[in-house]
Amino acid sequence: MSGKERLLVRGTQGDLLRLVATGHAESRAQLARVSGLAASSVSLRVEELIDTGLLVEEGSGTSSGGRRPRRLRVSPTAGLLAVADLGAHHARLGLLDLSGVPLVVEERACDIALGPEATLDWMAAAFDDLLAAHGPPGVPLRGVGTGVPGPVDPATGRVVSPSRMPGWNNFPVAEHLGARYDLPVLVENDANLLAVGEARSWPGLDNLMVLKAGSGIGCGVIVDGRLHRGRGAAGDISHVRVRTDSSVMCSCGHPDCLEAYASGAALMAALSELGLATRRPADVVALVENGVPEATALVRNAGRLIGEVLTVLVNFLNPDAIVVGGGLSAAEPLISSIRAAVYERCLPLATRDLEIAVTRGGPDAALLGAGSLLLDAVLG
Amino acid sequence: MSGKERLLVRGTQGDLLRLVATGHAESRAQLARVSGLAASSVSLRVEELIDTGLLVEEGSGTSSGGRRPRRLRVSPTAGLLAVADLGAHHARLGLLDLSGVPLVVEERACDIALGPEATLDWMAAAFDDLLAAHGPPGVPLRGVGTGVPGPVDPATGRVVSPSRMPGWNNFPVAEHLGARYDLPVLVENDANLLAVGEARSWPGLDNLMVLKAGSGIGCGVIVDGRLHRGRGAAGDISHVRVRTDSSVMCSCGHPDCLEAYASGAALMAALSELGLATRRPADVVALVENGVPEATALVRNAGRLIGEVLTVLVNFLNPDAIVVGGGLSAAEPLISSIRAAVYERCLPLATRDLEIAVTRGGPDAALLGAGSLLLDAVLG
DNA sequence: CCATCTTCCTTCGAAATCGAAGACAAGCTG
DNA sequence: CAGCTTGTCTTCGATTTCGAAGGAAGATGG
Repeated sequence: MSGKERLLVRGTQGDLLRLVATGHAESRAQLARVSGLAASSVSLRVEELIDTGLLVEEGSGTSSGGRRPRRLRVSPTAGLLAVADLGAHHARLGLLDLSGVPLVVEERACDIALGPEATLDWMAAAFDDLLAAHGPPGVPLRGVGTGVPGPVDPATGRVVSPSRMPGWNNFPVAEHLGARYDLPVLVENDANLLAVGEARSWPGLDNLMVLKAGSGIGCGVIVDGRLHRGRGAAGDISHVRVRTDSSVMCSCGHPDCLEAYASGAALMAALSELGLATRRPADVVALVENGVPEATALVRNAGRLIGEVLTVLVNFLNPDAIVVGGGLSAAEPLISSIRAAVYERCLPLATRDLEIAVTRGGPDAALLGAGSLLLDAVLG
Repeated sequence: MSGKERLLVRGTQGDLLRLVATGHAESRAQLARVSGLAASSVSLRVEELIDTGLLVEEGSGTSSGGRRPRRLRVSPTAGLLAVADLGAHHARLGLLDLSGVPLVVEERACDIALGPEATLDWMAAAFDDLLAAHGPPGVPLRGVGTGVPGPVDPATGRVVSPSRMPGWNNFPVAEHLGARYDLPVLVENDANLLAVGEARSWPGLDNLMVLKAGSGIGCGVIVDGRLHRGRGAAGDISHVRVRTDSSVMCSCGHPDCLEAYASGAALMAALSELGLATRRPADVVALVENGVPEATALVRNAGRLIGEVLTVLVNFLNPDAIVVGGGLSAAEPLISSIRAAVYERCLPLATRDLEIAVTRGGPDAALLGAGSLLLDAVLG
């Protein structure tokens, strides 16, 4: 209940616990391989972690030709993480255990335009609800994290120059949450969280571009297995100038940004001009699935424009895969036209082993990503 | 003389030696800070390295408020590295000691179009010359490295699909050199070497884009302080489609690639159509400096096109700096129009702390980069 | 000139890590 | 089902690293 205790796991123990918690290893042998430590050292520390009650042995895994490994798991009673992914009109909220596995996930309507204080209060209340209803008694809260649909300065945890979060500019979200919870706190861009969450579903691929095509267009970048933040703004592709016949002004003050043509918001606006009412990106997908030709044409054009932008980035970054998520990703024509554009125009060398696919991580991927990043702050 | 001995420095000793060799540390205290090891452990290992003769103490550094550090240096007699940077018509070749400091550097004319065998034989002969003339007797060769103006598969050390290296496609350069030298061998793209070399001149900046504007247009990417290779093709920007009125076919089979408008080769072709003869990018720079308006206009246009491509990458990667090198970088209008395009069109968040500057590393930067990468292979 | 501070480096016992050897527990194969 | 292979995990002595304490050498400031 308390929520004031800090976990005390230092050094090697912390490293090992983190590896189990983040799903990078689930047996002693695997821990040894992944951590680079000697098997004997791993056994020693794991023993201690089990004695402390932070780790538990849970049955045995599948053999790969020899003795079966004894599967390790972070103890369900070791603690909880409260995570959220705030969108413009909806938020997903959940409780995770310290291995990043969700206990509950809920989607609730909200309005981010009410401003940071109101929204964060609302979020805290929602967390309280979840904890009261689903939090096992006696299991302490260990960390709080949230994704927001705008850029976040990683050093300060402030939202900076968000285009779709009125009233939030420069608001110190991390500080505000820290004051309320006195726990490790995570604030991160929503596409970045999605990227981290997705990365878990693509083992072996160390360089990923994860596109979030929803009302806006975001992108999270995984380089060498880790989230690339740059100075905080990395991953933006929505304000790239695209090649079109017409000319439209974007909210950022420049003409012909990708966002102005290919974002869910832009598609919905275009559809409404054609007399087709939609309220969220999923409605656009529904129109496409129902074979409404105007919707399909618009989505296909959006895919082509996105693909042309990705072309530049694929040549440059040479990633292993492009993963497309977000509300619009369910529209088949979007993916196929992105694929067509990228494969047509990129260097063969860059597309040789390039995979372009839709999300594998499921609807909670961003929450799992938040859990993964938050664990780094909580353990160690 | 021999050239057959392998260095034997394992584990921690190797790590420390590498840190000194690459210039990341030059005293015991600094080693401790940089390596994360305890000061006592560092002292112990350094003592051993000095006993082995690989490291030497050399005077004392400048005090920063307390006792002066005893400066450490890799022993000049510990070994030599032979490095080259092959261009289309010229090559720079040099000998470095194991701290990456050049003993000699020479520029010689060559012709890469003669094919891999002939060129690599020529290079080996040049190395022999340098060793005979400047190699201290008894100091063994420890590694050989070269940059090439085309993509290199990092796994195999083969040149793949080079556009300006006729006859080299799929040639196993690393293997060929390895057979001749029986030493650690490095083969890397020229722009990547330049990037690594430049990175040493920009301490504190961990994310760099280093543009090489010569006959071709290359780019090396430093992410998180390390060279980003992707699957081997990372850093290509020359085959990005640019926004122009006219339409020109590129050698890659697509229309309107950046290379077809903004590379040194393209500029020289355009100038020759105007009756202005140039043989190398430096000649273009000379025309600009002499105030030939056609040349200036062409260079300025090239800068604008390059800048527009960089716009996308800056928003996406959010680097600390863009460093411009290569033969054309001496042309002032190139830099200023790149700057103008990037600052005009990028997100304020991305350009806030972005530096756009010309090379600091000097003409040997690529050779120093080769040395730096080669050291990783030689030590440890 | 002398006390005091800072930084650099070493000394030495405590603690962590390693690695080789072997016990243990499967799957596979004839 | 015996023997082989593969992979997991533990035991134990040797090695490496740590960290606290202190000495060494210079900066600073009366």
